[in-house]
Amino acid sequence: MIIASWNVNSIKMRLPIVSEWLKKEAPDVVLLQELKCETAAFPFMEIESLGYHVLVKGQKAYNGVAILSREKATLRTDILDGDDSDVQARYIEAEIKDVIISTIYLPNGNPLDTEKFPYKLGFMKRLQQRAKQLLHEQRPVILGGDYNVIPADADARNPEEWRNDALAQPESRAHFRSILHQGYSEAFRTLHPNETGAYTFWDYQAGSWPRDNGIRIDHLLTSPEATDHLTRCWIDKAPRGLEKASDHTPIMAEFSL
DNA sequence: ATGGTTGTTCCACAA
Repeated sequence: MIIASWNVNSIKMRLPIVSEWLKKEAPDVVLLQELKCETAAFPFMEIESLGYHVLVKGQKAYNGVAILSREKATLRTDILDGDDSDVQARYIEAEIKDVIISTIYLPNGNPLDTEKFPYKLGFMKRLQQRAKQLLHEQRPVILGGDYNVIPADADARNPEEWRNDALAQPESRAHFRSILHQGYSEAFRTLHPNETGAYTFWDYQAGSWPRDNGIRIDHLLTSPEATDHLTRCWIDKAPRGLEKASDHTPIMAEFSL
């Protein structure tokens, strides 16, 4: 099973790139974030015609997540427990062939001195609790998405540029590690412990892509039962170099499942 | 230090 996660920054603007990429790479499962469209506006026909089943949680203008899968997925929930006041479309959890798979669009959290940063940390606390519950099922679990967390300075080309940013705050990193410490592994670092220069996001501004000024913020977290079957993990940089690219590029992993 | 970009929406906000 090959699974990919990609923040597409508007599925409407990215449909040509996403469609061509699905035809070429043909992953079994694709986790999408930042659809920026309501559920009814998702391009179901185009994606389904490429051989994918679709689960969507959309929202007007912002956020929005989806799970595409060659095998039909069973929806478990499209809400992250723990805050009834949270109406943002950032989470879908499903089952595909006895594997539990979630797509996550974790809040950015900037600016730091607004309510956005505590919202980010609260969301991470809720995700930690959900992740713990899923461990109890003792099944393969893959929690993938745009975590909006630079786990360590080695995951940024210019760490100093991110020192006052929500993506690199010690609290953000501590919450991320708390999820891992319950028993999850981060797929890319598990297989590439010392690799530097591996990024999944390059800002549109200031020539970040041509200068390779990137950060690694899209992650695939795996339960022990999934980690046992992890065979490959890689970043497909090609889509970031295309015309009308998203500012993120896909992170991918293969499992002997 | 500043300015630099993209997408959705409504004349700003989010990233």
